[in-house]
Order: sequence, then C-alpha cells, then structure tokens
Amino acid sequence: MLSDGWENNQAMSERIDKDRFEPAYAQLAAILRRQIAGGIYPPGGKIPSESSIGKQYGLSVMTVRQAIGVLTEQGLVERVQGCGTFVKSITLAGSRFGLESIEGIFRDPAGTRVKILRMSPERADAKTAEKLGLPGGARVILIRRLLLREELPVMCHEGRVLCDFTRPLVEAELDVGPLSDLFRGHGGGVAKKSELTIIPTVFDDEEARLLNQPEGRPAFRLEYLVYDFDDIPFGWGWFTAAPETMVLKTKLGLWDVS
Amino acid sequence: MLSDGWENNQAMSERIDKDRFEPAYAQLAAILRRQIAGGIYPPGGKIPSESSIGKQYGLSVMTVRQAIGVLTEQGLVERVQGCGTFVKSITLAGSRFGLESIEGIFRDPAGTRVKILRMSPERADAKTAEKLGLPGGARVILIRRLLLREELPVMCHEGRVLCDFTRPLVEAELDVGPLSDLFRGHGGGVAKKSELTIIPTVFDDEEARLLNQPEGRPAFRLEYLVYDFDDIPFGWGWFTAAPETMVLKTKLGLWDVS
DNA sequence: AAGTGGTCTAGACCACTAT
DNA sequence: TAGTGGTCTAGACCACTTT
Repeated sequence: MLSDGWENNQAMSERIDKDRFEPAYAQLAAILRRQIAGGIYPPGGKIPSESSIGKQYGLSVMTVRQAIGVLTEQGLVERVQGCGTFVKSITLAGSRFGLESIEGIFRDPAGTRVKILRMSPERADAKTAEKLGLPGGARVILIRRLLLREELPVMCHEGRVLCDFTRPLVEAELDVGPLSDLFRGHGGGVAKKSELTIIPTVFDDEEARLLNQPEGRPAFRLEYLVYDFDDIPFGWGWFTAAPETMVLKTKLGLWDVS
Repeated sequence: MLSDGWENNQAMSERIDKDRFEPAYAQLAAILRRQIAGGIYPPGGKIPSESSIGKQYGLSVMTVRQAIGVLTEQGLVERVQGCGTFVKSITLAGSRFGLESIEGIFRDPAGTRVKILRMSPERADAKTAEKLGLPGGARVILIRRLLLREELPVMCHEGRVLCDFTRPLVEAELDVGPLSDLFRGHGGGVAKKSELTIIPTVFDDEEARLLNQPEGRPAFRLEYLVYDFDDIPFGWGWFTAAPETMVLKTKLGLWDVS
C-alpha cells in the first residue's frame, strides 16, 4: 500500500519540524494562517478544536494555544469560550495605528537636534488652567521648540509645564520638558501616565515658516497631557507635523502568507 | 512570636486568592502593576525573576509568565532574554490608536443609514489605475455615499471598484461596496487584506455641504485599498469625517491602578 | 452530556546574558 | 557558570455553550 492510515488522514497538512530554529508554535501559526488564506477555513468558519489540532500535529494543548494566541493578537481569529475558534473577516475595529514613523526622531539623538525657540514663565490661560487643574492665572512655563532631523525641521512643539519649584522633577525636566518622558524608552522618567490625541489641523503662519511648508496645508497635531506619579497633571502641549512626517498607516487581514 | 518566617518574608506583598473569580494570573498582574505604580520597581528597574515570583506567590512559572505577558502587552514592562524583565518608561513608540469611535456607525445597522449619492461607470483616472494596477482608461465603478447616524450626516465616502463582471464577488458587493468587508465582523467577506492610511485634510465645498460643516475645516480622511483572495486589489477610496466623529485617542502608562 | 476554550501545575530543556 | 527568559509537555479541573 502507498500510504498508511496516518498519512491518509494528514495528507493535506504540513508537519511541525522540531529541529527547526523556528519554534513549534510559530510554525503552527504559519500553517493555520496559510490554511485560512487558502480558504480551507473561510471567514466566519470554525477552525478545529485545540485538542484535535494538538493530536494532529503532535503538540500539547498549551503549545497549540500559544499558536492560536498569535493569530488572535493579529486579529485573524476569535476565540469563543465553550464554542470554538472562528475566522474573522477583516474589520476596521481591529485596526491599530502606531507612531513608529516619528520614533526615529527621538530614538536617534545623534541625528536629531532640538532648537529651543522660547522658554518663559507666564500666567496660565483658561485652557492650560483647565488641562492642568490650576486656578486661572497660576504660573506655568511656556516652551516652544523646533525639532530638526539631519538639520531639516520636522516638527514644531508648544507645551506648558507646572512652575512649582518645590517639585524638583519639573525643574529637572525643564531642559527637555515632557519630551524625554514621552519619547525616551528607559531613563529616570517622572511621568506615570499620559493621554494622547491626534487631531487634524492646518499649518499656521509661524509653523509654516518654521517647517518650510505652505501656510494652510493640512497637518497632524499630536496633543499630550502628562501626569506624574501622584496622578497630578504636570504638562500639556502638542506637536505639529506634516502628514509625511507623521504617518498613520496599518494593514489588516492576511499579509505575508505563503 | 507574632509572625513566622514566611510572613516575615512576605510582609509587604499581597496574596493570591485562588477562590476569587478573578484568575490567578490577573491578580498577580494587578499586584505587579500596583508595585510598579508605587515605585517599588522604578522605570528602568528589574522586577524579580519569574521563578522567584512563582515561589513567592505559590504559582507555577507558566502562570507567572501569563501575568507578565499581560503587562508586556500593555507596554509596562519589557522582557530581555537571559537578562530579566524591566519596567519601561512610557514612550510614544508603544502607543496604538484605534478606530473604536466609528465602529458603532457600522455595527448598528438600525441607527445607520447609507445614502447613495452616485454610482456610475467611468474610466480609471491615473491615481485609480495606479492603485488598482490597471491600464489607464480601464473601466471602474465610482461610488459616492453619505453615511447618516440617527439621520444626521457623519461621513462622506468616495470609492472605486473594479468593473469586471466575470468576478461575481465584485458584482455582489456593489450595493455596499467595500463597506461591508471593512466594517462587518462576520459574514462572507471577499477581502483578504487591506491597507489603511489616515491623513489630515480640510472639508471641500461638497463635503462641507453634505456634512453641514464649515468649508475648509480640518478633518480626517481614512483611505483604504482592499485586496481579494487572489491578492488583487479590487477597490480603493476614502472616508471623510470631522475630528469629533473620528477620534484618535490613547492612554499610555499606569492607568486604573490602586 | 459532550465538546469547547480558560486556567493551572510541576516539572523539563534550551538559548541567551552576565560574571 | 549561574541566572534569566523562551519553549514545551502531559496531564488536570473549571466555566461555558451547544445538543
């Protein structure tokens, strides 16, 4: 006979090679991804149970779970307790946009220069008072900067931080402001948490001049509010950048399969 | 004596209650999160090894790994193989912006109405030809729609799909176009993958009129390109919405702790 | 009742890092 | 060499869903 029972059952499935450098769960995730892409498990359909996959490929349930966990994180399948694991159609709800495009500006201090345009004490305006939870007219410090990448201007920054010299942390951060907390990976950050919002805007005359862009051109504004470890907001402000500097792209569904 | 050796060692740490509804890994994740928020493990510092945490709380290593995995996904800690697990300062690199704010528009068909403004065959312009990989002048179908939420206009849509009636899938999708593929969770989607880009723009006169917004007001444009299961692009277009309709917000760092 | 995913154990070996 | 995280096993019990 040409094939035994095992081969007959597994005729259409690939095998896990435990000698490969790639771990078993990653190999299995790739196999399942190919099967989904090939239409074996259509959108909305159910993939086999974890225990049956484990038997089929000679893996323990925990390893199968890890493989399916990868597909779940990628938004390709959805686990329903007591019911099964189902292939998801691609949906906007699962999309996540990251800020990787501007990460390099802050991760590579050698190629980035920060030019301080202004740093001066002032009285909090209404919006700053509201954002930082201050009484109107309280003292804050206004900071405006221009960020240059390879000596080319890429981002404008305007921010306000608490002016409270009993707080050594704020004083110590004045040279770089919330920049370091928001962008440096490691280091003695004083920020415990922050809120970020991206809004569309257009370059005003000053931003246009600084960034060498046409006034009125659509741009992104990244607004932030930073809290210290006592949950007190100590700084807020925004960065303005051209769309090609701050790219918000993402991919959904089955990419890089087979 | 008031305390035995065990209590002495554990005096500062909480315990895992296995009778609680909350699973052990979630309880441990919450404990570690509180310890990080309390400054016991400062940013850049190392948390104890997985095995020592397991001994301390009476959990197996796999369970401890699951707890630390939660913190890792939240961007609070970083695992370094052979070295340890370290507390991360908050960083923009870890931020992820989602489109939850517009999900409701498509998930609730009852409260949403799609008004078709135009649907007509045309010859592909240069950009469409490039996007869909067509020869210039190939036939496509132009679709323009207005999306209303509770009878209030919220989004404009303009898209182009392949005009190839040998492809039943495209024909079948014409009534709703790529909308269904992009937004419906389950169902017989024909889209295998898609690319999404968010860019800043301003309302043109027609969009302003349709959405009852001031012309020239900054707005978001969500551009998409959808591929079928043969990896052939079959539709592209964009949605335009006011900033309050399409909200891009996120939180970084330690929220909802203690 | 049967099947599914969710959690958990008590080990094991490996690859990597630091000393 | 010792310690760390990365992977994996072969079970177990539970909560949940479906039949």
